[in-house]
Amino acid sequence: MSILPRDFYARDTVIVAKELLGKNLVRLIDNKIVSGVITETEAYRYKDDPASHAFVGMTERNKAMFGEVGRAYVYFTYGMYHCFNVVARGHKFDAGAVLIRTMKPQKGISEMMKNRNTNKISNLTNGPGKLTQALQITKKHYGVDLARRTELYITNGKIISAKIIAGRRIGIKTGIEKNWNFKIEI
DNA sequence: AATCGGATCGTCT
DNA sequence: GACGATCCGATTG
Repeated sequence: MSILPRDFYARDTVIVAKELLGKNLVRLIDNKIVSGVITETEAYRYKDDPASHAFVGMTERNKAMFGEVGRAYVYFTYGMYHCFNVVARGHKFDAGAVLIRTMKPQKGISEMMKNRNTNKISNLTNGPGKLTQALQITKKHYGVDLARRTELYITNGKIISAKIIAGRRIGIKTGIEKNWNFKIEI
């Protein structure tokens, strides 16, 4: 499997969000591969998107969204969970990221079960907080380069011919008219 | 099946 | 000082 090149992320955030569906998210934990196929994403852009963390301008938390594309933007929320995003934007915007909400587990399932404290595969990575828990993604991965083969990266999946379902983004109060939540059923 | 409240703390005003 | 780009278990219908 080849790693997605930086160019992949240097396009409009909404396009990248759609195209990340079906790709493999790979995490190395103690030299063991833990991975899955991305099945749901959300695009968060910049000045045209009041729901985006970047909307208010650059802060200590969101500065990764303004940084190099192809890197991780991880933030802590609700006092207990982390959310994992990939920085992506086209030339029209100075900030943007794609939230990875869900994936279908492939490798390292027992490791994920341990991290999530459940043996139900369907409950391992079916939500943004669950996914980071299963993959042990925390703020220490803030800014990690996903376009290089390190402990967290994204590769081309098999060609998946699945219909992309667009809908409203979850858990936000503004910008709800934008259908920037994308998923596939595989 | 749908709804509700509690957990818990970093981040921003 | 208030509030989440959430999850879970309990309760209700």
